[in-house]
Amino acid sequence: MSYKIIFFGTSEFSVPSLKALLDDDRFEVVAVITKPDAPIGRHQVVTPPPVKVLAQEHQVPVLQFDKIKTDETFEKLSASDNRVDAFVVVSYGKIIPQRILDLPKHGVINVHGSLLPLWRGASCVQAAIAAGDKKTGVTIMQMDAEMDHGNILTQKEVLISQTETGGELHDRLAELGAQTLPDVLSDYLAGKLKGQPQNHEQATYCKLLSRDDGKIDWTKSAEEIERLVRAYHPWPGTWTEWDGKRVKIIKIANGKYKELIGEIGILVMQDDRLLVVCGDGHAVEILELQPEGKRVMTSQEYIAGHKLIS
RNA sequence: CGCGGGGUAGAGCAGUUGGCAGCUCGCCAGGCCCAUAACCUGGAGGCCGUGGGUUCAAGUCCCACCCCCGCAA
Repeated sequence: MSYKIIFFGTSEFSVPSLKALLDDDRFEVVAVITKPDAPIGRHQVVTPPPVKVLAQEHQVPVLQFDKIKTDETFEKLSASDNRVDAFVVVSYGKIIPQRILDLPKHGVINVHGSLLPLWRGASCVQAAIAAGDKKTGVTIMQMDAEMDHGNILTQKEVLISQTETGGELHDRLAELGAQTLPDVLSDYLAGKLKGQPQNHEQATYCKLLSRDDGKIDWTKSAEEIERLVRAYHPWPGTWTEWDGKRVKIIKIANGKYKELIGEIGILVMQDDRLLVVCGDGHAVEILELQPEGKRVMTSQEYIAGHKLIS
């Protein structure tokens, strides 16, 4: 007898968790709820969320709701053939109302990419790196109506390396969550595991990121800027403007910040290297960048083509 | 057809009003040096994205198409 589960998820972060449940005999995923297909990319091609693709490969029914707060959505989810043991929510992308959270017999379980109560919100992975945290992790919790606020079932920690990007950490945490989820969910549904309340006073929050958030504020310290570039790679990316053109900053040398006199935020070519003076009087060295309309290139490549001009 | 930038040597770029295709780096050879990624000399390497058109002459002007990228989502 396997537990019946409905899975809510949308982004890449949720894919490993869904896969883990699909591949585990203890669970039967009876439906997958995901956001509607959306126009994406340069040519606005309507594309299904990655979770939908995986679900369809496993012949699992997929439901996509424009709005989850409507009566219609509620009725579909409360239909008799959708009576399940639990909902599992991983990076779904929408706030789920209380009356839907109340539907499953044993509530709603969530996988979150931080050590709650730290970094509640949508950009927990980037936030941990940008803040210079030494460690982070995943939390598996009982969802309630407030964002990332519910009782904790278990947490797994990982160390953040000095060179780790947001993308790399994202993938590691997605896998860690997926590895942890099945056993925790099974124990919870069997009544062997109780949730523990979070220490709400220690909560920190992070917002949903957009590309504008990746604009570099060169008045910050060199160290903060290096962390931000690393945290925001590849999403939402970091950028600045030189000579009226947008330039993405892909990679900055870690841990080598020399004092340098010069105008803050202006590109300096020195000894075949690209330096930018930051707000604390130290310079970051840019290793990889991408001018508007061009491919990603190394600083050496950039210098080769711009030496004479400047 | 959502808006915009771009395709020229292995890489990054320049190429004026159409008139022999260049620069920086890299590569190869030689030289200098105790030595070198430094310096000097020489060299190789190009269907100028593809196809048409205008012209005595097209990287350059016109048309179509392909590909890459920034914004946007």
